[in-house]
Amino acid sequence: MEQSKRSITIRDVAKKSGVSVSTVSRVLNGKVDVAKTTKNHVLKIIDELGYSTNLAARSMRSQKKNLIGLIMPDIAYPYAIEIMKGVNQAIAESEFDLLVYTSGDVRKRGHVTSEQKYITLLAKSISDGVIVVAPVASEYNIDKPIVSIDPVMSNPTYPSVHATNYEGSTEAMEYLIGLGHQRIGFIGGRVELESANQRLAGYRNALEKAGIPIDEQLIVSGDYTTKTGIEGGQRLLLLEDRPSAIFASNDQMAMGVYQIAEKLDLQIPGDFSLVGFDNIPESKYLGLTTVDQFISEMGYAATQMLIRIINEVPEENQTLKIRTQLVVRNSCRPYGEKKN
Amino acid sequence: MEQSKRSITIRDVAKKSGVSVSTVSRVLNGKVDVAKTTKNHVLKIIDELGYSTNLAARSMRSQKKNLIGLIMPDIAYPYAIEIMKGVNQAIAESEFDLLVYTSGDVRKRGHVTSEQKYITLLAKSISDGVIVVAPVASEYNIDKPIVSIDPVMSNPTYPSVHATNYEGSTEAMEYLIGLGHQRIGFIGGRVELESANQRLAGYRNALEKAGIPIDEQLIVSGDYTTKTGIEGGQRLLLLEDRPSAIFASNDQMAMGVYQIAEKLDLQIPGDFSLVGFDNIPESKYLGLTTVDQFISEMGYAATQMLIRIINEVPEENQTLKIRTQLVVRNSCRPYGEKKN
DNA sequence: TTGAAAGCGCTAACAG
DNA sequence: CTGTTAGCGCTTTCAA
Repeated sequence: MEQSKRSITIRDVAKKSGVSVSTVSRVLNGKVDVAKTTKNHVLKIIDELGYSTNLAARSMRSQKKNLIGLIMPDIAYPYAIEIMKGVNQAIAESEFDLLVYTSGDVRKRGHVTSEQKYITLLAKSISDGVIVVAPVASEYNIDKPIVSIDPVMSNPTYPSVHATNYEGSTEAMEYLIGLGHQRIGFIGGRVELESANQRLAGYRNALEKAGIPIDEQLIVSGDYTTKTGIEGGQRLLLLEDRPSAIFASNDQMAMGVYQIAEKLDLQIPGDFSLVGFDNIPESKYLGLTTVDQFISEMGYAATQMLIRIINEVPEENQTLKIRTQLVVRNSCRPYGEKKN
Repeated sequence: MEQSKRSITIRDVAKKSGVSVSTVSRVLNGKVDVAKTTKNHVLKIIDELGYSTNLAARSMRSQKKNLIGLIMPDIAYPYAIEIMKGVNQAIAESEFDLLVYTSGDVRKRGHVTSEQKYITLLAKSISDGVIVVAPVASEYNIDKPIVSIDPVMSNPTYPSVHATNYEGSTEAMEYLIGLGHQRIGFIGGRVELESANQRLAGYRNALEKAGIPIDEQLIVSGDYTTKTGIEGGQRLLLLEDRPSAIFASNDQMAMGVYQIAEKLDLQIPGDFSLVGFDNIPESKYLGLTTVDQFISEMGYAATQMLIRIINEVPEENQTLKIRTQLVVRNSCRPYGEKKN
């Protein structure tokens, strides 16, 4: 791609105002040791030329950028959006601006291994610190603070915000068991995810504690998408001995189960009960019983944590846990009622 | 903020592998003219050192960055999210990555005038082109392609994607008028927004065309938030001579009207009809009749447009119009039915 | 108060 | 195939 007109640089400004580049730089950075006359003149030229700093160049030289990077594999799914809402709020309250980086699709990054590196890089080059969502790498040799949300490792070496996946899952199961359910289906996430394993662990332990034998047939796995929720739900609901309840380990999948139940003409509750996890707005409208994951809280907390670290330079290698909470909502329409 | 350990640079890699920096650079950029042995060796060192490119530096030298910038005033409201979904999808299908820039809150940028400049700047420095959502400035002296979505100006000098606000608004009004309504309330957006004015124009013209006198009392203004929807709705619904229908010029505000209607114990439809604009997912669950604005389509289209411009370097100063469409949905629950 | 000059980390000719 | 040499646009000493 050819660029006909070159950007106007600090040099152009210097030339036109008849001063040196260093002087212009000083004006630009509000240094005190510039004569008022010179300053005003340069400012005028800057305005005339419509000059604006090249951040890339600047950030190569100076330290503080007032910029925080948020790195996400994908930006369009509900979980990501909730995180961003939280981060966004913390950013709005701060003196920092936000740069969200994404490759648009989880799958795209799989190809190039260096992608991971590349991504981190970018943020590190031009920001004061980064927030990484669900990172897979455990090591980031970065010279900037980094806070992660829901990392794959349960004990990363950098500060992180974790959801209480295990506790939440346990709570959800206790709720269902309390309702009298004995056969409870589980739809899990990908095994690479720490969160998925913890949720599954909560499922297993709750059953064990209740003295209910575990039927491996009732455990199916998905990948936190509605699609796999539909598949998993179908598989469970078409079993000879259908479970009387399903615990979908995230809301997206719960919505999938919801859809397939409609198609199979099954009532919720009635034919079976359904509980989701990771409350997202849509599920509210479907009246799903859900474990509230305070997703946006995590974004908010992580951002504040990062800002504190940036500003106060402490060795804050802490871990923050955001509690889950079982929220039982009334449905906005009777479960299973047909749309027409 | 002190940075104790310096980042490892291409120089460190070069030194440790006993080659020159240029060779390392070649390896990094996948040039062909590097001996396989050297290449592997360098790669190994890179890995050992955990080196990663400093993008700021790189982008200063080379042209193509495979990075597109998206500039948004705020990132957390539904409209923004829909746009991002569209952009995200186009990005996922492309060879580009995405960098979303935001200051987190519309209000924050108001303060500094240079903010606008600063923002644009950033994207321009490190990306191949930018997409700007609802820009207020008409001029961006930028040397990179820029595509805007829903700009304030109706005829900006750069490529842009517009919604057919006027047409959509007209359609919505014709729908309501077709239902027999004579007194139709309107809740508008901020007058600075071109979109708001066009929607209002659609409202006025449709009434005029139908020979219905315009009652200025029925026109209230908001700012596209649920809050002002509530206020506007309240104002309209508490009028002596209540309108029989309300056209809220975006869905957020329609949801506000919906809420206040519930509080006032009014049925929709029954006591009055309600039409929204800019379909967002939530409204679907509330069963709102809505003018579908294909918000995410706009993001998608803008991104594709930008990519085409970047790759093919045409003087594509076109304007693209995304059509609105009136979507009448069945309610997911009978209007006005009480939640309990 | 200002300018000259030295780099930041990187890529891109140009020689070898 | 590889090293040397220039810079990219900016900030920052160090002198003047």
